[in-house]
Amino acid sequence: MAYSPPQRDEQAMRSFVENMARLLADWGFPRMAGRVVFTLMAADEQALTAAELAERLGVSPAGISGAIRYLVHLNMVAREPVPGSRRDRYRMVDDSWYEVTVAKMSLLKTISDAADQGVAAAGGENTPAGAKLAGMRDFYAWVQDNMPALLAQWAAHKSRLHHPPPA
Amino acid sequence: MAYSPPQRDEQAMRSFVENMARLLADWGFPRMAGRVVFTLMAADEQALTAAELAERLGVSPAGISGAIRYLVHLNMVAREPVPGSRRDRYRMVDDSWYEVTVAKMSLLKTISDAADQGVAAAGGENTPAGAKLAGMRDFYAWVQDNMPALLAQWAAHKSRLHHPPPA
DNA sequence: CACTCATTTCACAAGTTTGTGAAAGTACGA
DNA sequence: TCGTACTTTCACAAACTTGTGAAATGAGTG
Repeated sequence: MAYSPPQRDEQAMRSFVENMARLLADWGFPRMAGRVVFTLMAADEQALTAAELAERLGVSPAGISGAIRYLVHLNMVAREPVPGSRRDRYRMVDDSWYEVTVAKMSLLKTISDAADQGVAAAGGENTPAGAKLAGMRDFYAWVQDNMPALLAQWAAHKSRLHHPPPA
Repeated sequence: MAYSPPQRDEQAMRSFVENMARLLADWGFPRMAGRVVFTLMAADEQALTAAELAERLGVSPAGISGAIRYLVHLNMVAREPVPGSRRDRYRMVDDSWYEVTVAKMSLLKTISDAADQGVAAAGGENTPAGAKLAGMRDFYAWVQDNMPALLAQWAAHKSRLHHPPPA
C-alpha cells in the first residue's frame, strides 16, 4: 500500500463551503457572504481578489461585491489595496470568529432588555405575566454577564497551548 | 401626586410581543411562532386556547395552528386537553428558555464538526488552509465543551436564590 | 489624454417564506 | 344522530430575498 500524502480535495472543499454558508445563514448571514468567508478560509493563499473569489465560486462578480461590502462592514474581512494595481485583495480578519461569536452573544443582552420592557408593560414583577417575563429576563441577563469570563478562559487556554508553563 | 399602582399596558404589550417575535426570528423562529410564544408569556393566565391566541394577536386561526404545531414539536409549548371541552389549552413549558438556549448552543458543535471536514478537505492541519480551519474548529469545540458548565452555574445560582444557605 | 479592465451599481427575474380564506375534520351536547 | 363550535388542512396571494446581466465608475498605463 503506497503512502499517500494529504492532498487538497477541491470537490470536497466546494461542498464544505456550501455547507458552511448554509450554517452561517442560520446565524443571519446572507448566503453569499457565507460563501465568501469560507472561500477565504479555505484558500491556501492569505488573501484573494474579488475576481478570484468570483471564479472559484462560479458566481457573478456582482454578488461578490455585495458580500464584500457586508463583510467589511462587519469587520470580518479586511480590504488590502495592492500598490500599483487596481485590484484590491481581501483577507479574513484575525480572530474574527471570536469577535463574531461575541457579537452574536450580545443578542442575549438585547433579549434581556426587551424582556424587561415586557415586565414593565405587564405591570411589574408581581403580576403573573410580569413574573414569567422577569424570569426570562434574569436568565438572559445572567448568561450575558457570565459570558465574558468564559471567553476569557478561551484566551487563557489558547495562550497556554502556545506558551506552556514550566514543568 | 397621586399614587399610581402598576398597571398592565396593552398597547405596550402588543409592541413588545411584536419586537420579541422579530428578535426570535433572528434565531430562526418562524414569525408567527414567536408571536404565540410571547403572547403566552405575556398572559396573566397560565394557558390560552387557540381561539384566544388568534383573537389577542388579531391573526387568523390558521396561522395559530401552524405555529402551535411547530412549538409543540420543539417542546416549548404543552398542549393541555380540557376535560369536557374540545378546546385544548396551551401553556409555556417550564424552563423552555433554558432548553432552547442549550439547543441553540449545540449549533456550535455542528459548526466545529463541519470545520473539521474542511480541515480534511484542505489536506490536513499542515496546509495553510487547514491550519486556518483547524483554529476555527478548535475555538467552537472549546466553547461547546465549556458551555454546559456555565449553564450549570446558572442552575446553582437560581437555586441559591430560592434556598439561601444558612448564615 | 484616451484605453483597458477590475469592480460597483442598478433593475429585474426566480425562488422562498408567510399569512389568509375557505372547506374539511373532530368531538361534545342535545 | 344531528347540530354546533373549535381546529386543522390546503391552495393561493403578497412580500421579501437572492443572484444575475448590463451599464457605469474609477484607477492605472501607453
